[in-house]
Amino acid sequence: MANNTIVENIILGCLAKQPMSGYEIKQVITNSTGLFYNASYGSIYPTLKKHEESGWVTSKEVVEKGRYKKIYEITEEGHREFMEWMHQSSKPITIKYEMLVHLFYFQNLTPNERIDQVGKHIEELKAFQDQLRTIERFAQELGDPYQQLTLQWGEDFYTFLIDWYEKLLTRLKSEGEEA
Amino acid sequence: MANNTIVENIILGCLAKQPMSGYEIKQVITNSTGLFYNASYGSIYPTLKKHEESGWVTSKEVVEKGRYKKIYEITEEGHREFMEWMHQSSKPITIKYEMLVHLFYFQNLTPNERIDQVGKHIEELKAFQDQLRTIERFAQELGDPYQQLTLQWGEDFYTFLIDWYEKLLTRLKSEGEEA
DNA sequence: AATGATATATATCAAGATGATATATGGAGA
DNA sequence: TCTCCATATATCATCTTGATATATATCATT
Repeated sequence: MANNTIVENIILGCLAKQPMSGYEIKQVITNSTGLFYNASYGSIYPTLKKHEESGWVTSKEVVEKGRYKKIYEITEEGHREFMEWMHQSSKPITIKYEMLVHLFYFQNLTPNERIDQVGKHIEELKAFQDQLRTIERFAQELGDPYQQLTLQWGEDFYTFLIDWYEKLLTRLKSEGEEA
Repeated sequence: MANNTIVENIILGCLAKQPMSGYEIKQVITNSTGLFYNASYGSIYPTLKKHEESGWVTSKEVVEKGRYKKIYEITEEGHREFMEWMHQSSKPITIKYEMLVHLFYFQNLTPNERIDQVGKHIEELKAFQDQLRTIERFAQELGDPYQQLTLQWGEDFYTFLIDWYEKLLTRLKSEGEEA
């Protein structure tokens, strides 16, 4: 009915590619849109139940390698719903970024504490960017150019962040020398 | 006790500058850290109650211009709590960005629909950046260099986004001409 | 062959956050 | 006078997260 949530549509998008289980959906999301839209089990499993009630997906229980599994498949109605969402305008960006809140109150720290926190943050950003590159190599096999593009966005975003903090670090250090 | 939430600490940070009401806290947050950490009334008012019970803030009811108002003030304990948080390492970034989820599934749209959506998104980003610049002029009067810096981050981030989508738009248009 | 660690798989729950709504007053302008 | 907007507090349904519970399979080590 057009006012469904984004996670509801990501799940439909996953199932549009191929049928899979809730567990697999979680993995796919984490390794694809996870950087700019993640979802937890606590939202995936209840959403799948709701989707089944709405008639947007169907499920069948299978046993694979002796292990129980519930495979979900998208219906035509579910696909229509997904495509309707694809044509809607998108909501504004929401960010939760604690380091910038720290930075906002940086006057409360000593010059050395500031340099320390920014230095550590740069290392964290670099470590995360390395992880992104690993995911990217994995995704290149999928062959979808737009999916590769969004992963590239992640890498570009982290490059922007690292550059930004490197410049700040240089400034903080030179201010320390002046004093 | 050190595992309090970020919003709890932003509120303490607001009150560390000067005593104010919940309504004013909401305004300050929206116009300062709002871009990278926002809070709603539904989290601010209950948090203020909790803070008072914890002894981190005190409140007094005043009447200003005939209108009832509850002014909160930070205590020494509250200030200690805030400073403890300032020395902690920060949590990773969380983003909710619907447009990139659309982009992830862009194969489902026609070339013209893609160009349309990216073009509209660039306009939205530019409009939002203009708003940021207005806030920035307002904040320059505060004089805190780190608070100005985080507002600058917002502008730089939106410049990064606009550049990124401008390049994409050029590519989408040239691909259309080839076909 | 036994042990322990990790991966697969589903499900639920407390705690927190959002967006909306309800309620009420003051001030500005038509 | 009426309407609209800003000020001001509060609550609530809904959604989301992060953690935990439960259970089985796989793999490496001893």
